[in-house]
Amino acid sequence: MAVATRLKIGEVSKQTDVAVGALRYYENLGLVKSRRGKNGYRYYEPEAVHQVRFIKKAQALGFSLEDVREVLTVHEQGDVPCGLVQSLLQEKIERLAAQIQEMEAFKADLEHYRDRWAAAQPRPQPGDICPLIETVPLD
Amino acid sequence: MAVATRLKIGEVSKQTDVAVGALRYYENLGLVKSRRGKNGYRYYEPEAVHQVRFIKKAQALGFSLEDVREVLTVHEQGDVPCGLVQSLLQEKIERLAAQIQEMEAFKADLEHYRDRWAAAQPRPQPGDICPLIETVPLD
DNA sequence: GTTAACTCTACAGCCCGCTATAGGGTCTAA
DNA sequence: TTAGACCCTATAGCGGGCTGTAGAGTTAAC
Repeated sequence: MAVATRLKIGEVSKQTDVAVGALRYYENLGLVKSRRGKNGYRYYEPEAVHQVRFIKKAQALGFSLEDVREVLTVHEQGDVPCGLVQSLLQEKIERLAAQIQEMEAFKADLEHYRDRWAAAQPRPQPGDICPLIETVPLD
Repeated sequence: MAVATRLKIGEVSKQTDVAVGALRYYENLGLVKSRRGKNGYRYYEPEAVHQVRFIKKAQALGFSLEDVREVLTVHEQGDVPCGLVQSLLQEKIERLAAQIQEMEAFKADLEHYRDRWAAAQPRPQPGDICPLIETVPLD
């Protein structure tokens, strides 16, 4: 019989609302540890629930599992990973800002095509499939 | 000997700057047709170059290959696909606008966490990995 | 005639975070 | 004792648009 405080994977799953398969996946990536019983079952410390929730929170900030792995590695080495978290967060914000700018520019392009089409349909060239698209430049 | 005007796949590739493998992929999806010689080689009509460029232009407007397939199907049935193209384009624009809004909101959230952290670091709770992340709500 | 460049099919791999499946073993309550 | 709920590993599949590889046949230039 396992020590009362250790949790089987299904219990961790229920408490964190994370699928059993995902928990095994996290373990394969080295994110969450467990001890194995003689039956081969994973047994988790209660802290694992906290750790899994931490992963979900980090994901909610746009962190990849690889990001999380780095953060947890720093933590396991006894350091406070907040500096790393801050710089990762700043990176996410900057990349997000750049993506938004790109998407705005792209949206403006698309609106340009839409409106130009609405104003005056280009005359179809022989062999054209759709003149609206044919006017798009390549490269 | 093939008719002089028919092109082998490598020639289409050079003229369109689209990889040979991509051209074969398009054919598997039913986007571009070719006739087969007795040697099994694909031989393309010169129009195929135009058609492949059309695909690249549609992609430049954010169209998926599945979108393109629909458009080309309409074209092959002898209809002008511009109505479809317009409505797909309008869809893209609307989805893009919604995505941009979501990303703006998400960016604001991230900036909130960053700035709150910069102003006053939350006191670490015992067992915390990084208090900045721990304050993120789940659900 | 030889060799290099081209072509073919079929399949694996990429990215990422999982989910789903097959084929087993284990535990628990009635 | 037996059913059913749980657990295990290993592998495949998703989406999307390809790229890369192996192994084989064909063509074109010299």
